[in-house]
Amino acid sequence: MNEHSLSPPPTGTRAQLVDAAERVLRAKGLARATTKEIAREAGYAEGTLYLHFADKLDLVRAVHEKLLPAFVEVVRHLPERAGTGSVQGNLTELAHGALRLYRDLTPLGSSLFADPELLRRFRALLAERGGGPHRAWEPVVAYLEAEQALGRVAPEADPAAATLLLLGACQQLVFVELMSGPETLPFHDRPDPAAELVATLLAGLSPGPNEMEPRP
Amino acid sequence: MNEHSLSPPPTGTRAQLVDAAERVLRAKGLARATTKEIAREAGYAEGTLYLHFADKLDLVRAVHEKLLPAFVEVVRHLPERAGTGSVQGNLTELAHGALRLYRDLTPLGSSLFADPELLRRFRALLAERGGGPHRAWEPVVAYLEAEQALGRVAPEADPAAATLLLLGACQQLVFVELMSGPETLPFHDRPDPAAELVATLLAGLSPGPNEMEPRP
Amino acid sequence: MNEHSLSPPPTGTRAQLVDAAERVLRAKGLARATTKEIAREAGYAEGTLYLHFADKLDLVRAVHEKLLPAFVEVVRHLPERAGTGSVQGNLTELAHGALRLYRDLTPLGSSLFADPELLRRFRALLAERGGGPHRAWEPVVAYLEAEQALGRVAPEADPAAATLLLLGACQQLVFVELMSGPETLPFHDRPDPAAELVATLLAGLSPGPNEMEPRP
Amino acid sequence: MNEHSLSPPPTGTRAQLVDAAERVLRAKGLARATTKEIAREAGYAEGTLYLHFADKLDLVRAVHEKLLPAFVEVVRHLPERAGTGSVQGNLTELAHGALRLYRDLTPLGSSLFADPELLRRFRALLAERGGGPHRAWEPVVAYLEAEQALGRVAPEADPAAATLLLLGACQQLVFVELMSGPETLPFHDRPDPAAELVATLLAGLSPGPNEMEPRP
DNA sequence: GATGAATGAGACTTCATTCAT
DNA sequence: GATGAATGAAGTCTCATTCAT
Repeated sequence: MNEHSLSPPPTGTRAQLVDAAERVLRAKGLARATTKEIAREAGYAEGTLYLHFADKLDLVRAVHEKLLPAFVEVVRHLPERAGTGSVQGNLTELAHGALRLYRDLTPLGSSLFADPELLRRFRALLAERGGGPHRAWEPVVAYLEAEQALGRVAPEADPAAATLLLLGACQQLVFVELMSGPETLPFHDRPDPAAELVATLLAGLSPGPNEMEPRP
Repeated sequence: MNEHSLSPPPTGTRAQLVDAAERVLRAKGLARATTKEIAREAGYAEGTLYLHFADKLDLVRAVHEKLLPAFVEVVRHLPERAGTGSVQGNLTELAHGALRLYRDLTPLGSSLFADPELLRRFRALLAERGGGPHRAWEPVVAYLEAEQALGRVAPEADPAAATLLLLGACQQLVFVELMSGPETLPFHDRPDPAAELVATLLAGLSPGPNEMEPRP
Repeated sequence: MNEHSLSPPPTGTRAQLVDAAERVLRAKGLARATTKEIAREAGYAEGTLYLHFADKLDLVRAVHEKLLPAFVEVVRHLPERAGTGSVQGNLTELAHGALRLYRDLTPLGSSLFADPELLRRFRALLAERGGGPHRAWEPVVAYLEAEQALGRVAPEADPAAATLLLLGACQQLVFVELMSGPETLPFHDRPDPAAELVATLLAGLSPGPNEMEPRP
Repeated sequence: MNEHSLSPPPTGTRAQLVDAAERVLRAKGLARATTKEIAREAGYAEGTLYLHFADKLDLVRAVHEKLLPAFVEVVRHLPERAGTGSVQGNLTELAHGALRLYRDLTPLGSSLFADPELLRRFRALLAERGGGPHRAWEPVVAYLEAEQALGRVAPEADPAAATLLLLGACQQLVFVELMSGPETLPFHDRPDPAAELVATLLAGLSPGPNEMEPRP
């Protein structure tokens, strides 16, 4: 499974079915997405589905498989940006991308928990690919380590912990937004939640020695 | 049937059904939890279920309703602890509680995304209760503000952002752990991820003023 | 079962249940009338129903039993009117009463055909009472025979056939009205269908002797 | 699947299901006809039923739809017979046909009153078809008008009323026969009730002209 | 007599899956 | 490869009926 042949031959049928399944899953939810509707959405007969997938869960798994790369895409070029722009700017941009990503993927991804068998298959897919959501962390960690080497991030900072803090905050913001409604968020009236998260992460909570002194 | 016991005790049929439903939901997942099995698990006939709940989704909603208080319980007494112990200790304890909470609730809570109708009803429940996951943020924010007043947290820090960073990191840690398997975590070999998150949050990423070189 | 004790003792419960059942049957139809709703309508618990009736069909049968007398009531005093007023007036009044009766009873009575077991029990009731819809014919026949004796009805006329013609026309008019809607009736724009039926029945279809040409 | 046979032959699955449903409805009644038994009677799986009908009521409606033409069939060629044979003979033959028709359709048709929703759908069907039981009247009325023109029916007679009298009598005869049992009928010992109805309708009840005084 | 929670058989309906064409 | 009618197991839900209080 190298990078040249990730997608099956140009026989579009399989891909059309996966795309249709994704649309239906987004619209109706896992519990209410039927093979009949997916097939109709794709413009094929219901039986055709079983020429390309072992069963319905296999098709759903294929949808998630298709979405996997999007996860890494957001952070892909981050390490290269070490030393360019400002750390704050780079992380804010990352946070923006993460928010977009989580808004897009949370409904589909969280649905996996509704069906243990589906979750099992998804885990098997991740294992075989050596993938997983944590793969998104690595480039961020690498970026922060590079910035540390450049002196733009404190040498004592823990890049892995910092990554989890930032991405986790983005994910939770979206999770709560989707679950309770956007109007319930403390941040819903702030122009740029991502920027505030980054600012706080950079500054830390501890009162700095300098700051104990009164400012002019 | 006297006037003193109009509302049945919490050990009544309804509560038993909700408890049984929770057990089955945890064991089989929303997609594979059947009314038949829930009734059997509770020791009642299937029809009894419909004496106490409008339909299956109503029962599932009741399970989530029962779990709602647990969310706030974790952070309930946090504000009172401002000024006691150390900020780091208090936040680390919070993080431990949050990790336990998310491990417990993520599978059930995330399942809501599988069924838009269920999610809709759950949102309605939250709206009428004035609740929502964000309610867990408020005591943490209050705690941090109290510590700010005591001078143990930097006055420029944004308590809301800090809360989201810490709780979000905990949630994501659990989410990824449950979705990809614990062995995939960068933190799985560290003795206390919670402590590391708190340490990083307190210190921040920015290099100290002494360490900063003037920019051109 | 003589005429003095047709209705049960003044214990109102049974009668209240029958009345409630009648209301629900009229409102919802036999297929959608539930014991739960009947009991609620009567202001009793569901179990109470089974203290007074063997089962649901027994209750429905009791409703029909209660309605039986109404059938004869319409024609009860007709024989006494022989020789009074005009035959046409008396029959028109009868037809008016029959139309009212059929409008009232057709929905309930016709429902019996939906359940052979219910119909069987209803027939048994009629047999034991020596009753039946045809009992309504007898007073009409008696009236016509009395008028024949008085010379106000042709001596060759068949009173039984005439009765069936008049009452049948009334029943069909209502049946079609209820089944297809009143606006579909050819008679829906006529002021008094009953009068027209009676006029035609009295006059007959045959051309008068003057108009008739001798047949070879 | 060529263009010549887009609509399946009348022996298709749908028609088989409708036929089976009719048989089961006749045998068990609307209240006791189950989808399981209908499917078994038709030789198909229960689920197949829902490929061809929206729900059970839709299937029942289709049964009634199939029976609609029978209603008009009985009277279809009557107008053409004006002037042929005798009026009495033609009407007697009509009455015979009507009796057969009502014996066949009353149990099914009356069942509609058991379920208001079913009745509603049936009315909608009639409305869209421009049909209804009253459509059976029109050819009879046309026939009588033709006979009037030929002088074989009195010019003052009301054809619509006469039609309703005759067909109504036939319907009531059958209705009472089915509801109370044939042995309860006053006519059950007469060789040809239809002939007696027609004779009475033709002659009328009024005493002959000799006995009648001239009207002013 | 009255209650009403509990029952459980069974109804209707859905839907993933198969297979002859 | 594509079809789509047919399948039938399984699901949710209803409701007449019972019985301990």
